[in-house]
Amino acid sequence: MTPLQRAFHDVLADLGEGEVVSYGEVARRAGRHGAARSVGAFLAEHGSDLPWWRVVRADGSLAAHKVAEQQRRLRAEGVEVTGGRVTDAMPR
DNA sequence: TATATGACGTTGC
DNA sequence: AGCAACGCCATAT
Repeated sequence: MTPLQRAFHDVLADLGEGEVVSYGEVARRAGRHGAARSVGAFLAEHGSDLPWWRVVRADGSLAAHKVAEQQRRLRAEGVEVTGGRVTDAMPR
């Protein structure tokens, strides 16, 4: 585990129920402003044991892989999702 | 070192 | 609003 991965992990692990953030936001919270793509790369392997469904794109759209799955989980936490986008919680 | 790749972001059309 | 071009960061070859 590189310090960066540890950082990303911590940020993601701190996300609470119904708390939605963007990839860029995660990068910033981890002290790596602009490293949004890296967050995605990280989630690609260690995402299985983290609340990956609480991470969406900057415009609120869901990650283009398991859209249905992610939408299901978000709604289960009370997050409003319409047309593949989060509409109530405004990330950043 | 150099190049290619991708769960992204911003801007311009 | 939707899409294409770039730009960006970290990794894998």
